[in-house]
Amino acid sequence: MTDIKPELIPIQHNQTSCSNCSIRRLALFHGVPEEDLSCTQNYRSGQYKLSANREVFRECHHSDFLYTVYLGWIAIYKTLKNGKRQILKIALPGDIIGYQAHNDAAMNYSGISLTDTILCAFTRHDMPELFRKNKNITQRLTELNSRDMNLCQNRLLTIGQHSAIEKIAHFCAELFYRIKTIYHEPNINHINFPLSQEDIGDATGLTKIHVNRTLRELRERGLMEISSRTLKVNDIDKLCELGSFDKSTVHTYILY
Amino acid sequence: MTDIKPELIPIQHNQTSCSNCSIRRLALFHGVPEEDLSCTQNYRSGQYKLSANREVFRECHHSDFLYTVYLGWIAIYKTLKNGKRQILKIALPGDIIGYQAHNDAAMNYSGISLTDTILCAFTRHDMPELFRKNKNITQRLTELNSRDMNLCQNRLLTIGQHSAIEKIAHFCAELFYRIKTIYHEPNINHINFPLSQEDIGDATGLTKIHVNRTLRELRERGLMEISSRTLKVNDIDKLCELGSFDKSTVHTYILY
DNA sequence: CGAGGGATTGAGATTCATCAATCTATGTGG
DNA sequence: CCACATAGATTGATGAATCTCAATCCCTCG
Repeated sequence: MTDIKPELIPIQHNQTSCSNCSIRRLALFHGVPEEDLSCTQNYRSGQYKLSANREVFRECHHSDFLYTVYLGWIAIYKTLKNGKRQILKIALPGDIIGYQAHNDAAMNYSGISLTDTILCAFTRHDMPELFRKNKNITQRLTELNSRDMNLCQNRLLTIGQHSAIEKIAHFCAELFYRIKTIYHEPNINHINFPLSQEDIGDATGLTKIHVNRTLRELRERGLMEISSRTLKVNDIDKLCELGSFDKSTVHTYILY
Repeated sequence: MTDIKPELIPIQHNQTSCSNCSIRRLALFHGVPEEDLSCTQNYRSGQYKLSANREVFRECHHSDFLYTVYLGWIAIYKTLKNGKRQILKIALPGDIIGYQAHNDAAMNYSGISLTDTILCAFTRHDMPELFRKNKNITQRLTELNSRDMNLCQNRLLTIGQHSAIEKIAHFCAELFYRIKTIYHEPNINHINFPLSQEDIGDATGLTKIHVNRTLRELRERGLMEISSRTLKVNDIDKLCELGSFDKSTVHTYILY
């Protein structure tokens, strides 16, 4: 098994700088004072473009980098011997992917781009030094990890205890709110939605056939519909109710 | 809704000190040099006894403390409006429970003792200062959180993609290895197992009736059996195989 | 215009939940 | 020490939710 060389295309010109970064509010450096950001910049090994459906890292393999998602959607997942796949997390702009406490350990999960993507890469090896030097960044990382834990636990609750339609309602409501928050569009009722029905199934623990039937049910009930890579929400209140998605606590685990 | 006052009984005499702690190897202070431990001790607000089936903290309520489990089993869970419950994690000696990045936030989950328990309490309010003062402890906390994330993701994979018998095999194999590791008994084939069949169902997303039938199946296949609060493993290899539990990576996520 | 991946629908099989009843172990009060 | 109460374990019967297999359709892209 050779290490993975993801097909990352370095951006040579027009790289954004950390201090001008448009998603700074979301990312690792939220709350980090201006004067610390030049420091940050030094640790960034560059920005990379990645087209859709490309591997970022693979379970059981080593990855030299961790990334901040600057643009695009990334799926983080685990695979079983029988080929079944569980999507653990959908990473969106501002999210950190690939962080693990032990630098020398192989990855615990795989990552794949769902859309064209821009990633900011940080050398894993340099992280301990960065964290030692900058408490604000360390604190921020802790908060992001805590947010991820919360999302993971909520998904566990959903997958363990809900019916198919409730699982899908929860999953879509969460993404709907995350995207709206990231792009400051609180009033819009549709978002770009690049997941296939099979992807939704891998995230919710259902087969794509059953996802299809359940999406029809959601459409017929007038709650939401997905077509041509767009999620349109027709009744957000009923959708959240059905999926036990508590809008009032969004801020506690959608950390932007 | 009033804040919960868990029925914690302070241990007045014979409190263990952090520097003599028999589970130091497991707990928050693993790798923390001797001279830092007096510092630690100052932040501990005391040891508490708790009998079985008592609430430690409750979802949506505030908790002034976080705890290290010194002795006993604690279930961390979330509840739905319809009464269904998902156990997120079984905390064992050495585990930290109740840590959340935001000090002022309400708890995201509930905790209940499954056995008689001894907890070491730390005042949540003091944590930022402790972390500021001691990098080793901060690092250790990060590792424990990372381990918990890994366990949670593995459970997500299991619950999302496995059949009932595979889920239970995985769940029991994990606990079996964790207990054996904690108590340094690599060769023993049975452990104390205080969970009811309903608890197992709440952890794996199954009804207690189906758990019962599945346990019978596991017994009849000669893999494992549970009786009178004891889990006896008869064929650990087949059990791990069935539950897709990878013994070889135990050290990466059973962090003791 | 053809190829291919995703979406859709149908039919039948399987897994698991639900309802209901009995059984067993454990602990408690008299 | 016994009678009773109670929680957990066990079994059966039935039905619902979801999966599997198979076929067709539709959109997009080259």
